[in-house]
Amino acid sequence: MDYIEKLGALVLDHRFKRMMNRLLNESERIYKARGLDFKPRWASTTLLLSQEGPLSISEIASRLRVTHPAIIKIAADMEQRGLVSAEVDPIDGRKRLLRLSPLGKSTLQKLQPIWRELAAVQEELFRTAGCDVLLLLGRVEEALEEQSILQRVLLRLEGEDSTHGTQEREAEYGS
Amino acid sequence: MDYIEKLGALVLDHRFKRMMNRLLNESERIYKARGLDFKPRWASTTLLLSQEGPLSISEIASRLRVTHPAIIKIAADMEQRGLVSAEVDPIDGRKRLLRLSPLGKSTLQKLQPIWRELAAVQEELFRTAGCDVLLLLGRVEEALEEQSILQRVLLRLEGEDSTHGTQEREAEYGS
DNA sequence: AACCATATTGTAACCAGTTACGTAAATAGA
DNA sequence: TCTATTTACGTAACTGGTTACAATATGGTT
Repeated sequence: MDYIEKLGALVLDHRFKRMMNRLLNESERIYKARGLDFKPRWASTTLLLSQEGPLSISEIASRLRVTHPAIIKIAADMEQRGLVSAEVDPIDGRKRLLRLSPLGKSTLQKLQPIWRELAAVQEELFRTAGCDVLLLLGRVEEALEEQSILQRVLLRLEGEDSTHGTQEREAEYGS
Repeated sequence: MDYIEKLGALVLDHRFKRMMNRLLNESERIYKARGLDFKPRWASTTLLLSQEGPLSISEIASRLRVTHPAIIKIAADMEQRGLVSAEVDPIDGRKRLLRLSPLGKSTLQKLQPIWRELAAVQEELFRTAGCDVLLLLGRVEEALEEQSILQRVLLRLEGEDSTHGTQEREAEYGS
């Protein structure tokens, strides 16, 4: 039935997306079950602000490796719910410094025990399934900085073309 | 504290998303480098159609575990480029049967060797980084069918509340 | 001081998915 | 047969991101 599983590595992106959606979805339900009006997508910004004081939009964006419009949207949503407040940086008038509001801080207090268990559950899930997934992802990202998938695949394809590329030669460079 | 550890697993969704984007992005560049006008997101539909003959929109959607509007969009894009053709099912007038066109089939021929190497590269990447990622994801999904993250986390939180939930008790059920 | 390059924020347009809803065809039941 | 329910498709509105571009503030050079 689940054709994606049969397709294997070709649709790894699909598998990652599915897992990501599951994690986001379940987190949202956990917050709801605990009576919190909080979105999983605010979690990293919230943690970052709680740990590193007031930060500007673009600082948050670069720390979380997303683009700044994404943070502008998250900040707007959190401001609208009163979780963060913003003020223009008195030193650099271009920056808007974001910080957790009192409501944001008290929400964080309620989130802490949830996050602790959530992290523990996820780690345990992946560890009992085979390995430390954070370590795995980190290593793969590291390997890809050395050489991209693009390079790896093209290299292999070129080797293939020159060694025994008879029947596919003309088709592969079509267009 | 275990702040770092929390941030680690808490942003797993984020890590998966990043990896997914990387895979999609690199695939697209590989197709381009090989002179193909093909999107990574069409891959699973193309494979499915090539292996299981003409299929309706909703059959494809359920096999690939996405919603049918997503397939409608993919089908429209592929039709527009002449990769698939569609006709109303003569038996059931509600269905539109999709099939690979001759152009779609010849494109598939050009894709096959690329996909072979792409899958090999990805498998190797993850294997040398630690483990068989498909197996890992499969096992985690399996485990989650037994018991969701939601259930696991709530269970742990309840245990916590009743055993030593002193300082957090009133905060956690706020709202 | 004036000016140019750069950095920061914001906005618009787009993309790839979702949910929600409407409509037409098929099917089941009276 | 006629009606009610279900199924398949399509569309609209929304979400959560992206890239591209505009506007403004800063800072370095001359």
